[in-house]
Amino acid sequence: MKDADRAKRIKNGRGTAGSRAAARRATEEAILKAAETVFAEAGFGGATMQLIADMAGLPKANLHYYFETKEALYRRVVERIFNIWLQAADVFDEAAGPAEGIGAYIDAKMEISRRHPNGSKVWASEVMHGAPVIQDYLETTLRAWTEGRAKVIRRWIAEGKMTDVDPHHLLYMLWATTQHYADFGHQIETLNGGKPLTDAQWEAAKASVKGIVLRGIGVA
Amino acid sequence: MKDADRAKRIKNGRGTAGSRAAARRATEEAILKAAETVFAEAGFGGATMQLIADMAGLPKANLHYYFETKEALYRRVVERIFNIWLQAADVFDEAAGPAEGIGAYIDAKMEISRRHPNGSKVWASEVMHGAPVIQDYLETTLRAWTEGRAKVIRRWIAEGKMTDVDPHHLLYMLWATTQHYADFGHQIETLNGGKPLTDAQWEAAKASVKGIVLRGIGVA
DNA sequence: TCTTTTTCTGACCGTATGGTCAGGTTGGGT
DNA sequence: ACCCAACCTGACCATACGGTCAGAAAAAGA
Repeated sequence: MKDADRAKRIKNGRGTAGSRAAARRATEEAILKAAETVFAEAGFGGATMQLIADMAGLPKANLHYYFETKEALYRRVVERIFNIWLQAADVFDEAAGPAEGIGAYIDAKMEISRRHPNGSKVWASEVMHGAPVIQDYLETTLRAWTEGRAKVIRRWIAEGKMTDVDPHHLLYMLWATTQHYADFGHQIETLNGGKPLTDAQWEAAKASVKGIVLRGIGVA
Repeated sequence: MKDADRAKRIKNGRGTAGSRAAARRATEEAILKAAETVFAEAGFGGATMQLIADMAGLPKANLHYYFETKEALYRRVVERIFNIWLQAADVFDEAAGPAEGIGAYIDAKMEISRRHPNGSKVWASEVMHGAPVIQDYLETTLRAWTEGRAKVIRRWIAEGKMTDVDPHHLLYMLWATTQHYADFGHQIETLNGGKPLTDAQWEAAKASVKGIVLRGIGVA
């Protein structure tokens, strides 16, 4: 609702940007944000356009003005988190060695789990159901990305900079451990006495994951 | 369909067990198995009783004779995988130290990911959506189990048998990495050239996970 | 000011869903 | 042979869903 109001303010020329294009962007953003939440909480099948509309503060019919179908809206939500992850991987390439590269990658992915838990959940849900909507991404972008990173890891191993481990299984472990804090956040919260992790606890989580993984590959 | 046929054969007295109770068990089992598959593939919201009925080879109305509601059926499916996991944790307690205990626990959980991927997915889905159905399990059984295991880990640390790491974060890592092979099995399969992991690849996965984790806690 | 384009919305529609039920069938107990 | 409880099922129902549409409202352009 707050988001839709802000969009309306922008639209009415009383906001920071008065242009029509800016208003459209703002409304789309409000819808996407609401959709991310609803899809994460209810799954694709359990989510309803009505719920998304309510959360975005718009009539349902208006949703279909911005996004043709439920599936199209869903696809946009999934693409979003995927691109965020891809961007986070830049730290991997710029690193001189595994301690720095993998350490920074863990930090980056943990931070995403903290700030975009719903996006992570939507992605997990999509993959768990056989990736009916983004299978092409898996086969093209993700595969290429994975092979590229595996190559880097193999080079580090060849240079004696880390223990000889299977690069793919190492990557799976990085994805699994970092995304777990988003996807299973509710379980972690319950085991934490029903309270979300504090800042200090998030830092401890990061340190724990990095500690075990980096020692596990012989760079700490 | 095969399962329902077998149930019918049992019911007709031409199977291994002719008793009415056995027939009931067999039909329930067929329904639970079908439900696990459908819930895993479509999520709770996307799953339909009709689909489950078709897969179990029964008319839809018959499902409601065995399970009152969709939610009751779902709950049984979730309870199932949870109990399997609890049982797998026995190896943890019987161990003399972390190398043996945690190593065996990883093996056991990897084996479950391989044999019950659908159950794992249903559980993941349930937790991701805020555990609307099994929240009580999280707060009672799972919490007690976790605290018990954390205590064991702390003792091992105190005895100098492993590196000082936060027991909770270690457990989360174990859950995350092992369940990832079930929950994200489709992604792993895609990155494996579209083919499921072979026996040898599963062994390599187990060895990789164990290697990194055990080195990471200083017991290898 | 008048026209045109974009944005917005209440009311509506066909479909599919979870669940019900009356009545039929079967098989063990006596 | 008979009965009764357990088992099974086609047909049905109320509801809620994704999506459509005619037309109102608002903004941009002239």
